[in-house]
Amino acid sequence: MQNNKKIFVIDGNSLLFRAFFATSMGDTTNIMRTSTGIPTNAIFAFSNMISKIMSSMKLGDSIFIAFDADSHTFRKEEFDQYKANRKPTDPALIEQFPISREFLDALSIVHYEEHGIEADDIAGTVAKMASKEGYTVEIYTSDKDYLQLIDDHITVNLLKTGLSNMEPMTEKAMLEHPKFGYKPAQIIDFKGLRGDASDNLPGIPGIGDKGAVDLIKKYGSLDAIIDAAKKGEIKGKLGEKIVAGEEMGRTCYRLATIMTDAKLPFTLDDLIYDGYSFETINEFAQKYEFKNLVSKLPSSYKKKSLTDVDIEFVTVESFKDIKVPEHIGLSLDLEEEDYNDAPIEGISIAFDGKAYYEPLEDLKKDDTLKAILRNPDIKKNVYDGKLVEVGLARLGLEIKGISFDVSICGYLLDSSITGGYRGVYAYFGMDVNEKDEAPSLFEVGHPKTNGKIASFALAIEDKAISLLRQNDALKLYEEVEFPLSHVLAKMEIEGFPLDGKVLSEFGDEFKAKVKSLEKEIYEMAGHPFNISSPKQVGEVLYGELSIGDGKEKSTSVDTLKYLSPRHPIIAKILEYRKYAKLVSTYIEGFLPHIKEDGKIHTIFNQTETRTGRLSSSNPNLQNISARDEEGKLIRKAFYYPDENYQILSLDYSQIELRILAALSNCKDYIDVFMHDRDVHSETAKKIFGTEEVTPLMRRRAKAVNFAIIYGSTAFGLAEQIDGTPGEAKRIIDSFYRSYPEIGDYLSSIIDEVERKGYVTTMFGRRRYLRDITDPNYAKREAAKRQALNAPVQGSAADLIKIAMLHIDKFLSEKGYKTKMVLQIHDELLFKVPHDEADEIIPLLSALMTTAVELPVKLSVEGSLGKTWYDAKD
DNA sequence: CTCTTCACG
DNA sequence: ACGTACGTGAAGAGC
Repeated sequence: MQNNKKIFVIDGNSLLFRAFFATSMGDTTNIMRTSTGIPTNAIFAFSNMISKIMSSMKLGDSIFIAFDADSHTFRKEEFDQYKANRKPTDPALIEQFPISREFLDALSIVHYEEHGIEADDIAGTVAKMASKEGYTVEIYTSDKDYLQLIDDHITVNLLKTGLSNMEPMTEKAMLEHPKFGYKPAQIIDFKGLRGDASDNLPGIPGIGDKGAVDLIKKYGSLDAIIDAAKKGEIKGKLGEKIVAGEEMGRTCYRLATIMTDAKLPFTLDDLIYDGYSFETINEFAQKYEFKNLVSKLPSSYKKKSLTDVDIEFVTVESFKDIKVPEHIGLSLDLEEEDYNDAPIEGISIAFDGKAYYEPLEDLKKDDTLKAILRNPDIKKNVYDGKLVEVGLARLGLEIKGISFDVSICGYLLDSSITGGYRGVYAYFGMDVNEKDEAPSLFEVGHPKTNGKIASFALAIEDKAISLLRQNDALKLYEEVEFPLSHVLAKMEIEGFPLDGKVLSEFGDEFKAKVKSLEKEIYEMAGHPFNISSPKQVGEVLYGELSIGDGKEKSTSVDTLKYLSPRHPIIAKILEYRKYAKLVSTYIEGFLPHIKEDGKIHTIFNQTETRTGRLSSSNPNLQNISARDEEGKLIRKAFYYPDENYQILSLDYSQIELRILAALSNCKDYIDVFMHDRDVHSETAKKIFGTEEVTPLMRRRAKAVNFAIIYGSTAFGLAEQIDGTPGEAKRIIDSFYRSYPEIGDYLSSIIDEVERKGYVTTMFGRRRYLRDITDPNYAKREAAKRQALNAPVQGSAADLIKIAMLHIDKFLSEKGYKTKMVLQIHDELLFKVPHDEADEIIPLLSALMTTAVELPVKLSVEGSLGKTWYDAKD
């Protein structure tokens, strides 16, 4: 009986042991673990083996995995020395046993174990059942006992060294094999004679590998050999040994015999594999922090998810005849990055398992849809509300009633999620597959992908909210981040003025500088080269001009400044770089971003940074030159052409150090701020033990204040202060003696991150630091520094966000014309009409200093000016 | 697409 | 003995 059915039968224990030892190499101190310390190395390798086996399967094939339940088996009953020599299993592996079952469950692969019998009895029974039914059977194990199962239908794939080396064994292969040379069933006779050291089976004492094989080849079976020995046909010592060892031989024979008639609670039909659910295996991968597990699995076995099959995609020209309920999912078909310039393709509205797509041209004319958008009573779940709001504003449309934002939820649950909407939805176990968006002449935009984004946003809300609640992040979501997205949208839409003409004039000046510096540099070098190429600069400096200490490679500012006394060309290169940077990034880079309204509309990325800060892009308005004199000039091009408006800058002074004071509750540090003292001078007094603070001392104290919030080592601080690590260490030690609570606080953070795998800001924002358990020392140390910094930087970010919300509310409720236009981490910029300036500056400052209640006083400095240059001291 | 550099807090 | 200050975005070079 032969059919085209195929089953893969796997000895789970065998693979798991192999997986564990191959990835620990006998040293279990540094194995792969999750951020909370659960060992996962064996699961990692095991999952690779399983997905490799799955890759060779076809739809309709079957798969089954057998495990040992425990060590109490019928073999142990019969022979109490059975496997008595086994070393106790490593605890790190034992911990992974249940996870391996969880993994298989997540993949919907049937596995089975039963008290009293072993994996090979279960596997043997299944294999023989399947063989009788005409299945082709592929067994995977490293245990040679399984060879006895081989028949016309059964192949045993023996795992060799490594993880993917296999040797497929058939009867023919065995007969031709140098080590075997006998038939599959005779492996039992062999084990009877020879025993099995790993199972603690002695066999017949005095018979070795070679002797056993010879006897089997001559007589065929253990029975026949014993008969022959008794009849005296086997001469001499060997014959005597066999007669004497008969009982042990027969015992070992029985013990090596695999059961093929175990009673199992399932049938072969139950083993047909019908695939896994993306959601379930993805959840497993998230839980145990496997980044690539899902992507390695053969996608042919991925079941359509509920959300996949349930969505019916419809393209419409109007919503006139469609009854839209009060709660919908909505998505604007618009490229995530660069949403100010990318073309808007259309819009999706999702409800009741349908995703309606309306292309841009229809959207523009559809008054029903516009009314839906404007209607605050129609609740809209979106992936990225700010994008939707700003994108629609480009069409002159308003949207109200955005009630839930997936991207922000994802960000608050784990700020390290990457990959845009696909990454966030994958985190939630939903697959937004772009590949099913077949390019078609008849289709406009991305009705399916965009429809999924909208549908999923609607479907995911309850789950996301409950996850936020579990992580204590719901308040941060509801009271800070979600409302902030609307405030940021308004700021983006408002924009910030930039005069392209003024900017170009600076550009011409800077370009002339670049040209003349280029000429001078070429002359000094004796030939032209690309000064913008670090590689070529290195060749000129360290090669041709032999500047440097022989092994210099870097051409960074720090290195070049240090080397500059050695050759005049270096200063010129630095100057060239400065002007080239200004031209390319701030002049040429900005001009294309000036819109018809004479303004720049940056994107405030709300879900980008690991710490909770915003970032700014297209263009980045958070890194406009401020320190360098010439660079600063660029700020003169930012101003309101309307004489009635000025730019106001309000910035928190020493916000992060004040946060550190509050977090650590350090009395003396808090006192410094309570009395409005200069924190760097006060720190200098303390650590240098003097009232007479020299500029050098203040500079060093400032460096150590920062070193503390960056988690710097003595070595790192030494670089900053141009001192020795010894000096730096004394300064750091002295700092902690002066402010002992800060030291205690920082140790508690390390403790926390090692215990929980994450750290938290004052307002409950988490940052996961999975590298904290990485076997690599440098990675662990980096994670510690990040752990020390994240609560400080992140709490400051929370704080200014709260201030922004208060300010936005205040400005709109009181009807001021003043507008908040930019945020630069510890600074807010405003467009202020002349007649509001005097009144509003103290009010806004007060809103900033009182945004939250802290044990430390906050201070805000303000400056007002026509241009951004003037609004900065 | 990654690396290096450099602008900001 | 490790390898060395946190967080970003943009541009150019060179593979």
